[in-house]
Amino acid sequence: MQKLFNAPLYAQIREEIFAALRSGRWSANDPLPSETKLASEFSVSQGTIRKAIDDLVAQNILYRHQGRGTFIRRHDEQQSLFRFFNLSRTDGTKPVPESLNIHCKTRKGLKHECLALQVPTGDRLIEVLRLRRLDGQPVILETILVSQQRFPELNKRDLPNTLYELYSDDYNVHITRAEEQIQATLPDATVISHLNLEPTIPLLEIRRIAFDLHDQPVELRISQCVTGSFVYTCSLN
Amino acid sequence: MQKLFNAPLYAQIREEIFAALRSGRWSANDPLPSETKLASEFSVSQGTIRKAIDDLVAQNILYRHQGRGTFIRRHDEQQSLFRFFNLSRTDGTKPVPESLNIHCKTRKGLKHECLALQVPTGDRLIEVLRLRRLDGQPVILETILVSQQRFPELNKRDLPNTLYELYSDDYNVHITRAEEQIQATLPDATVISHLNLEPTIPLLEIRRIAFDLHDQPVELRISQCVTGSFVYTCSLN
DNA sequence: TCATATAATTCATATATAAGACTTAGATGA
DNA sequence: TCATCTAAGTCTTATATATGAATTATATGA
Repeated sequence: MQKLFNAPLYAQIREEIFAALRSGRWSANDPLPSETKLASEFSVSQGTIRKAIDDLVAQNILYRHQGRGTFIRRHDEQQSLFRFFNLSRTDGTKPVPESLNIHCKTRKGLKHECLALQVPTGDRLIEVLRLRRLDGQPVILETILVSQQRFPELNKRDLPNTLYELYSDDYNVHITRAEEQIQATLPDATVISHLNLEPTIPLLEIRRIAFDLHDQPVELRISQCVTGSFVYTCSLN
Repeated sequence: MQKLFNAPLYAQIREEIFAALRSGRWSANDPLPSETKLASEFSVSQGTIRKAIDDLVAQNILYRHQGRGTFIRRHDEQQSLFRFFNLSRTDGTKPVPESLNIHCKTRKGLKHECLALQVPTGDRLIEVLRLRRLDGQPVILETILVSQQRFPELNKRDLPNTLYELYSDDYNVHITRAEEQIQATLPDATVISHLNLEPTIPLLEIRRIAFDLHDQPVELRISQCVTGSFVYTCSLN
């Protein structure tokens, strides 16, 4: 393989592999071709393939298992419950969140919602409202918004606790990263009734936008959280 | 270099380099010995040294500059203001935080404070109270707590905007990472007066513990933030 | 059924070469 | 004489490849 432009070889290969990944060339269940196979396909050495894959592993898009192969990172039940869930007990341990769906309907998106999802203003969205319990206590009221066009019939399905697994399995939409914005708010009437709160209790409002393999915003999720026994945790490096 | 136990060579080298780093063997201003020099010192190949350093770079403990060398990551004015600062404008851009010191005194630590800092209960702490402005508005009231024993005379100094730089330059304490816990609260009298608030405005309370090279907790910092024009942001991968 | 061999994978290490960045000697000119 | 530019040399990290080891799953046979 010749070196083009000024980008190092491994970076070019990384982009080619990533592009192949996005195009759905390999199933999310089977391993990728082995490093040696990819090496001969791209006509570079195994070490170069390895370095390319290193980057994708660092981005959490792939993971490796010595002796078995390299796989696409999926949101499966076990890890998905924790990977994108930053609420923990005050001692740092993480509770297992449970979900209770309250409703699931379609409606026209508001301006700021459509902007966040990068769909035309006024497009129809699917709204899921659900209550989440931690250690048995109702702690979070969660509003989930996705494009109806992108997730047809989602509102007619049985929604599992881990939605990202459903997106991946049934819609071929793979969530790779998310951005969260956090504010302090006071609860509105809906939150007060579902979480059974005093109106003066301050809440954490988490606004999350989740992105897919193409780095397109796919889901807007607004969570209202009571933070008595639980705290939002974040590591800085 | 012989391989001991089952740990790969590069991992052993990484730990040795890290230990040397902690012991203060190299100045924080000069580059480390070159990869080839380290290679001959440890009797391994340059590639193995490189892989060891890769890990330390990934941990943000070192950084590299092609052609110049490998350096210890310091908290200098430019980056330090942003690196450990997660508040941004709602559009995602980051304001430059300013600081106004309100007081700096010593007192006996409370139980939870000493626990967080891993010092004996009742040890004397230095408390810095300061107001931080973003875009000219008073937004954060910050209480900073460190061990007096660890930072002698800190209360008699002129405190800069970026404390971590001071810790590093004057006390040889290098902050490498931090953990933040976030809750929603209502302001107490002190906060109300300094931030000029209505008592019913909910606040973000950020409790940060900062760790040094030895992974010892060094500083406890509790920030009370108004989140009207600003939000706490966090990326999930 | 269990141990063992075998074939597949990724992982670890060493070597060689490329590319970037400072240093310094020397030329140039005012 | 002094300041300034230039280019070569030598330092640095970055990239690419080759070889063998470690790990895992599977097939094989007693």
